Amino acid sequence: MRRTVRETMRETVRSAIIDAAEELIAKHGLHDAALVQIAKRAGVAVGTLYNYFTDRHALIRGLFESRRATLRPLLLAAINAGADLPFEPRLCLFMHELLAAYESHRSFLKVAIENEHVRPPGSTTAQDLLGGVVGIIAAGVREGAIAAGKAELLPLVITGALKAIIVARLQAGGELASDADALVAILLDGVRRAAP
Amino acid sequence: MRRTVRETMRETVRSAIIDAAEELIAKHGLHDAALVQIAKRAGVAVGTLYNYFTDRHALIRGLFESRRATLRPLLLAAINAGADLPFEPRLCLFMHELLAAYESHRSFLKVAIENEHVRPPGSTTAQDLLGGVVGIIAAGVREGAIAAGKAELLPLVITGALKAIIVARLQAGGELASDADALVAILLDGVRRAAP
Amino acid sequence: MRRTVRETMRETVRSAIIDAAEELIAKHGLHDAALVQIAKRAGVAVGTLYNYFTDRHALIRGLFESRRATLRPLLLAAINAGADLPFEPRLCLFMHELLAAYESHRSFLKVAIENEHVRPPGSTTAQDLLGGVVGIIAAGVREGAIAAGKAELLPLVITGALKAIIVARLQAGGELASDADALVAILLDGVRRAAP
Amino acid sequence: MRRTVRETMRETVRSAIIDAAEELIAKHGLHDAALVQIAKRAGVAVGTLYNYFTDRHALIRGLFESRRATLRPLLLAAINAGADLPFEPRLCLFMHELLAAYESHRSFLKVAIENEHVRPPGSTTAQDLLGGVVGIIAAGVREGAIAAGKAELLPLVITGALKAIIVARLQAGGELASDADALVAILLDGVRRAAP
DNA sequence: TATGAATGAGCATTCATTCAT
DNA sequence: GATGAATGAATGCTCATTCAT
Repeated sequence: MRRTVRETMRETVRSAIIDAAEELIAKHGLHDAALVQIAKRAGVAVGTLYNYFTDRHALIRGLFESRRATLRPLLLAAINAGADLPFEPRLCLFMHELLAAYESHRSFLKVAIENEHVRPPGSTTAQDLLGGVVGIIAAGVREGAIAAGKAELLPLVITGALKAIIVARLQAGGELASDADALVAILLDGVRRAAP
Repeated sequence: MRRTVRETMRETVRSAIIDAAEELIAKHGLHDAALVQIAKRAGVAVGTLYNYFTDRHALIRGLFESRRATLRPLLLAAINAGADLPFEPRLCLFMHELLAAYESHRSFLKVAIENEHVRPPGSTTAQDLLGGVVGIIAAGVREGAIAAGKAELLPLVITGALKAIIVARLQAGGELASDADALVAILLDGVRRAAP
Repeated sequence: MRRTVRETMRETVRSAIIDAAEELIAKHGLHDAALVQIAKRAGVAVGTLYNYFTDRHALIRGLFESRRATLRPLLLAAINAGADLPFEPRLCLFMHELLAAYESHRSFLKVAIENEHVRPPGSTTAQDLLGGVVGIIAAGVREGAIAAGKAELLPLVITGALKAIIVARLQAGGELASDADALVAILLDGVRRAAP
Repeated sequence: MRRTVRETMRETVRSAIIDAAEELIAKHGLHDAALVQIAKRAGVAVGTLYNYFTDRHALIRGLFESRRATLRPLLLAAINAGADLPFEPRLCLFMHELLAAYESHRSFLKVAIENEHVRPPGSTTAQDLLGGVVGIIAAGVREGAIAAGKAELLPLVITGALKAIIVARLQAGGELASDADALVAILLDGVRRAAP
């Protein structure tokens, strides 16, 4: 069990480093978060960073992978939550669960959204989200709940709108999920006032 | 008039610098576009940059302000284009005109979107867009075209969706405006299949 | 006797460390042989090195002293081997014995020659060699076998030539002693073709 | 001519940097000569080094190439000096001229000899020397001045002895050329006392 | 004693900024 | 005004050394 103790400590330090990186990147930006600062905030020396990550790039990757490892299961849970529901309530449930899950990762959301374009494609949280949305919409299509020709653009619209809402909430404060229902309403029925 | 000639030349150089900056930032990212490279691409020496901008930050600001000065009138034109039309055709026209205007600024769009968070709020192209959309929606509300309670979130949804669509087109190629109609359709009527 | 067992083990580990150091310094150079690597190759942890040597410098010193302790007796043996022979056969025998002894320390020879200048004077293998050569030549002088005025420079010439030959053999392969006879022939009789 | 002035200054600075590097490497060793120190000694800032050399390695290379460019012509001159003389006086003249030329590069000799093994083969001062000696000996062989079978080892013996003599003089002081005649005497006639 | 993670001084390198020409 | 070499603070990274376990 000695082995386990050491590993636990290693995991603790690794975690502290990643948290510090997230915090400083959120505050100063990806490039302006210096390793010395990250180390200091994590309560370790610079050299220690290199006992956990081979270089700066690996540390950043570590941060993103760590958060992704946390968020993906939550995303999957949100997707599956209403798997047996019809499209409308399922989409609604999905958004609530998703944003609730995101709620406790505000700092990372900032980092992830601000640096989307820097990250290599294929393994990002944003793409996980897109994939999830695509799946739910596909189900909606199979179910016949979605109007013809609108399914294609929908994923982009949903994720784009979500990102905009998240960014707005991140800046202005307030729960991420506040606007979930309104968003779903717009998406499903549009904004056109029903003819009287 | 000698003065004017000189000023014209100044403006030409200034423009070359800004173009070079845009190009290199689009290619390498905001931070990795070094001033020496920008100068070289602009056909001047590094020192010359400092005759046009007080420092790096001012040059970046110059780039954004210059493009904003170009894009704002186009945005306003897009807004006013259908000022006397009812909401639906107006929104549709607006998007087409907007995306047509953006079409010739792909490089800057990339720069602007990737660095949204770096810019101080209050004077960005993104906020100009948001403001324009808000205006059009307000008109729609006054007109009674928009369902109650949906107007508030709509601007965020529209701009978010637009950004997502633009990014996708920037990467994948194709005209920015391709999806304008589909987007409007979703926004106005939603994706729900009409009951038979 | 427990004490002796423990000391034996200590000596074994010390030896392993020194061997590892020699190996890695020979391969990567004095500076680029990192202590972590040496420890790993020796099969111990870094910290353990410091139980055997006070610091890096002491470890290096240990390596050189250890090899010197091995080589000096062999050198002395080579010197004494022909102590009762006349100068010429003695010199010849000396070189053969010397190079035969060196043969099994190629790795160390590389290290020693490449780092001659780093070592403090007075206790190096190179100086042991020089001393031995000086002694043999002194005997040759006493014996009247050496032409007047040539004895002074001779040690430098012999050791210099030996080093050059050793380096060449180290690189190209082949037995170190291959050229011993030819060297002696040159040294004793010169290269001038005898007048017909 | 403005161009020439600037180039002259560039050359001056480049030279100062190389001199400083030589000096500090001679004093502290190749690895322990830090770029900051070299810059300080050269009277420039660290960054300036990078206006002249792409990196540390290039600076070192620059040092060796610069000195080689100076020494090679001198070596060739020494080789050709007695090109029409018979072997013996030619060898003697060669050594005197060579060591006279080396005399004003003591610092570099130290650097070159101490770091012979670090340098890539094919373009070193040491190899220039070896090549020159090989040429002279080949001439001696053609001339019939050298005893059969001794020509092969001779270059190694000569350069080895020269290096040893140079190192000794570098440490002890005194003219490098002091021992030239004695060395030639040994090489040509050997040290054996002529039979009475 | 052995271990190996933690430490931090030291180094090479970059780049925005300055200024003599 | 234009030039581009000089500047030096700041950064990422290495590695000998220490020390809690």
